[in-house]
Amino acid sequence: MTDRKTECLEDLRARILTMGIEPGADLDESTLSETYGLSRTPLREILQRLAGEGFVQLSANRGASVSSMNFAVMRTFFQTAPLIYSSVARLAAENRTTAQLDKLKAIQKDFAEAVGAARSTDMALANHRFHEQIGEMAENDYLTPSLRRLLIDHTRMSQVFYRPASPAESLAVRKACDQHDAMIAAIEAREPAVAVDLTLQHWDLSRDRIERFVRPDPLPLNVVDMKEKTLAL
Amino acid sequence: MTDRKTECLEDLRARILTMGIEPGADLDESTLSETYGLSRTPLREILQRLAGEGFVQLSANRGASVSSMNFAVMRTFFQTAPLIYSSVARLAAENRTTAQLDKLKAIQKDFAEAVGAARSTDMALANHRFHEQIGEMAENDYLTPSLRRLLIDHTRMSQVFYRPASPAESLAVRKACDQHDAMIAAIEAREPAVAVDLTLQHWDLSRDRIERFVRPDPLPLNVVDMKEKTLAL
DNA sequence: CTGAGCCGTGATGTATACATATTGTGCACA
DNA sequence: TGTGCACAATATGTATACATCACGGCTCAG
Repeated sequence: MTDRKTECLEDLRARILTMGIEPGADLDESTLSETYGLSRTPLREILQRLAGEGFVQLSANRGASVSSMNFAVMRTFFQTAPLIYSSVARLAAENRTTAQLDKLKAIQKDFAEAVGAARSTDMALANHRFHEQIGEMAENDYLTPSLRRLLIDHTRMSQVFYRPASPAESLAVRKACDQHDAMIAAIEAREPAVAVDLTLQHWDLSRDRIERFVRPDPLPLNVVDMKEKTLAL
Repeated sequence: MTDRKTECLEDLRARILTMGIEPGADLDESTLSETYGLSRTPLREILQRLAGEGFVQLSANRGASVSSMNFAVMRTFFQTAPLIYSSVARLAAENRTTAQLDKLKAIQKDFAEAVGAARSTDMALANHRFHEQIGEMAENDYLTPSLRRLLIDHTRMSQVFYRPASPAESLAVRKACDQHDAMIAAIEAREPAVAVDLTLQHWDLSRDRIERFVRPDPLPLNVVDMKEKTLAL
């Protein structure tokens, strides 16, 4: 596989994960092949691969489009994520090798740096790699594909629901970063139960962030500061 | 997508599932393209797709080979299958539509016929479709990929460990067929708990069959009928 | 004015020729 | 005789030209 091809593959993955290309967007083969300096043949293979990984959907004679995210999908996501995440965490704590752990630590270092610099796309991508790496450490080829699909949508949702301005948000992100450290420790100590527990806490934090966005705190009913207008809800 | 292309795709899937092409076997692009009357370009896309589905593995500049089944894989399989199978069964019982249920019944009819006629490959393929269909009914795009991968290896293992001669085996197969009927009933009645329970029983039956094959009943220690030779183990 | 059907345009799907990488064979040399 | 290098053979990877399909606009009849 040529350099340009892997570059294209990884760039498309990154652009989809960071919502640079929106869910449902059509991907034009000719345009993409020109953009990345590839001919259509290898580019089509990349799209096939991305389809296999769940990044895009292919329909016959109608090309590729970025996997969409409707409400049904989100509902399924929230239903499934805790099960897979915790199972994978358990296995990772049981099966991890030192080399894998080192890689995880390196990724977490990147993540922490991105958090420190408040670079949101870097944060998202590093966070993605972090959880993908835990998937690697589980050494379970049957769970990995489900995990990967969950992570794709999780990363995309986090991007959508990320509000850099909010102080509560940056607090949550720092907390998530700390949780990563605790997870690393549990995996390193080979304590599956702890790893599972931390993973579920991590999940709850993320879910709360998203939920808070979808259903924000209601506007104050006490409208003492608003003299003229009544606040109709 | 042309007829020949889907035909090729489905035929390759079937041949891999029924062990017509053995795990680890190399797949030659030129040979296959001649066999199916396709040029290499669409055939390569088929291989990419099969790779995405977990039927084959691709390595750069070294082509495709049928996914192998070593001991590590089998261990992982036994570890993971009950979790995914039961989760999927629960969701299927909750979410199934009538149309999906009808299709499941049709597949089960095929399966019962294959069992009656003792046609082992038809049995294996119909059984595969049966469980794939339950996956469809779960309506959960995150669990489906894991389920599909499990089913590929499950079907292949069952083929390996199937002994048509054995009376115990044909008994087990008929029992499995009955369990399918019970599972259909539970799903139709929308009883997730029952569906999960039946699924776990079904799993136990299948696992016992495989285990019995790997670790068969020991030869009789009482060698009264063997006058001359001692039975050295 | 409306709707149905035809055709043009632009996309995807396929075939083939060519480039490049891997592997095995054979020959030279230690 | 064994080792290692070079080259040939064969496979995979890429580019391009051609075939086919979907969709939108246009025409024309009602």
